[in-house]
Amino acid sequence: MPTSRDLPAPQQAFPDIIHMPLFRGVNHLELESLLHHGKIQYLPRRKHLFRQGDPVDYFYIVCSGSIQLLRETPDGRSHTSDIILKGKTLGKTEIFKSGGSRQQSSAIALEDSIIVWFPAEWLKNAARNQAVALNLLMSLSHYSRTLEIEAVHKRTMTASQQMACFLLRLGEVHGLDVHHFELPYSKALIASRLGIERETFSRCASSLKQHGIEVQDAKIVVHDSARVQRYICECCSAREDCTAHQKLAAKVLAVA
Amino acid sequence: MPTSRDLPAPQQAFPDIIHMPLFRGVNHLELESLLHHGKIQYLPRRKHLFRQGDPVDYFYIVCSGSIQLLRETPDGRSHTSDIILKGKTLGKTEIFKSGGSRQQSSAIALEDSIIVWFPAEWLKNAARNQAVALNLLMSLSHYSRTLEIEAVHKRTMTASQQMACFLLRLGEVHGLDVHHFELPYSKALIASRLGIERETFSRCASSLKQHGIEVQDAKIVVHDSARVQRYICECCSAREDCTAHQKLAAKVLAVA
DNA sequence: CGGCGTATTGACGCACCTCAAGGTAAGTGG
DNA sequence: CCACTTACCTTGAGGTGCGTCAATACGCCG
Repeated sequence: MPTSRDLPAPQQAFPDIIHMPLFRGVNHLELESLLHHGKIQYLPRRKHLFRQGDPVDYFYIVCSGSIQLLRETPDGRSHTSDIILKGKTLGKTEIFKSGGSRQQSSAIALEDSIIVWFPAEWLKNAARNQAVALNLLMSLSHYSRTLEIEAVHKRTMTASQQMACFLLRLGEVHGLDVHHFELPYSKALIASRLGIERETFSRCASSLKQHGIEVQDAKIVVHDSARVQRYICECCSAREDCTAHQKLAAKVLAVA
Repeated sequence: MPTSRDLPAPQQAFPDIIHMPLFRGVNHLELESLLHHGKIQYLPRRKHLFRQGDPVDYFYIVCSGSIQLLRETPDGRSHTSDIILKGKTLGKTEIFKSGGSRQQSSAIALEDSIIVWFPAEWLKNAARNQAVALNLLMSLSHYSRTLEIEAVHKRTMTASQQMACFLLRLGEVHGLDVHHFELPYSKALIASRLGIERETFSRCASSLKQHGIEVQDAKIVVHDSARVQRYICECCSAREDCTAHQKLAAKVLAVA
């Protein structure tokens, strides 16, 4: 829990917070009073925001940095279920469950981050605001959609195809040159995010050369995105709007 | 689209409709006016309610019968992404997407069914009602949760374990004797719902005998549910609340 | 009877996992 | 400066779970 010391109100420390999708259409006065209940925390790299199994008492906004959602199994395996980029939120899904629930994964800072905490009850109250409720509905349905698409991709695409799909959109999501960029994460992290083993990741990386993507250390060069596109869509479930799907899928990296 | 003939209002034809979770907490007068916009359709077994790729213009309530959500890939494979039982709804997720969207799967009646249609706009208006919005939020977050759990299960459980998990909850969801019941669906349908091949289903069925479940034609006998439970949870991601997970997972069959 | 829908069983292949062995680069201590 | 560790990645050999293809069997109906 953040320190109880008197901290600046979130909207003073992070003026951007009022432009988040969650608050779109909310009038300024209401927004002021809503944001008043937030507490700010500085979370250094590698530190936990919460742990798998903790009770769900808070809703979080990632103001800067990024958070890894890591799910661990009793037998020691783990899987990165999501990477939450700055500007996105954490915990929407859990809070509207009836009855107390537990965190399904641990949240760990991938880099030094700043987080705003809100009590779970706050979000429920905020949802009484028509605009907020609508924004939440849009965000939740978008999230559901990305989960559905991810499931389809897992079922229909090979590891190489999933990786190509991921790489193709990664540059886009991070605002990089989509044809030539550096991986913003370690390969191990990406492998974990894709739900494959590091070794498989390595092997896929080299095999991707023949499909138009070159991976040299952390450098990615997309030689022919149309060809890569075709490779990905080979057995994709919705050839006609595969691009849209990938955009969505890539945003799983970045669900609002 | 249902015939434009003058049909009874949904709340007259299906008094139960007002007791759906979606309408919990909505006052009677508002409910009357909301339901007024619904159209009733009789949908015979094997008929399509809509097809994959159709524009999403309606929101549906399944008043009786059940609907299969079938997703097809261009290479001819298909997967049952969900089975919607009577009393549940269809299309919540799509309607709150910004911009027009397409159906992600086809909806086919598994048995003779009765469906109430609402225009997509109706749902957006209904969401202005605070109680409806809250119900939708709960339902969507529940749905997201089931998707997450399903993904975890796919990653961590073998086909046999998933099948055991499914069978263990199937009786429960359908209100049958959980130790001795008949499959309410064909084996091929269940295999498709689990995302495995029929042949694999067959093989798993026989292998389950050694774990405490006997499958004889359509008859299921659960000899020792505690043992089955242990078998399922072996590499489940949340041993301590695995039961809860399974309950949720089983409800994927039946998302409200 | 033949045709059809449904289920089972066997043989085989493939994609990915697993385990083990390097290999490179950055950081640490002497 | 070098030896050592640690983190991260790559490569190879072998195993396995499930998909794929093919054959067979059973019940049902026209």
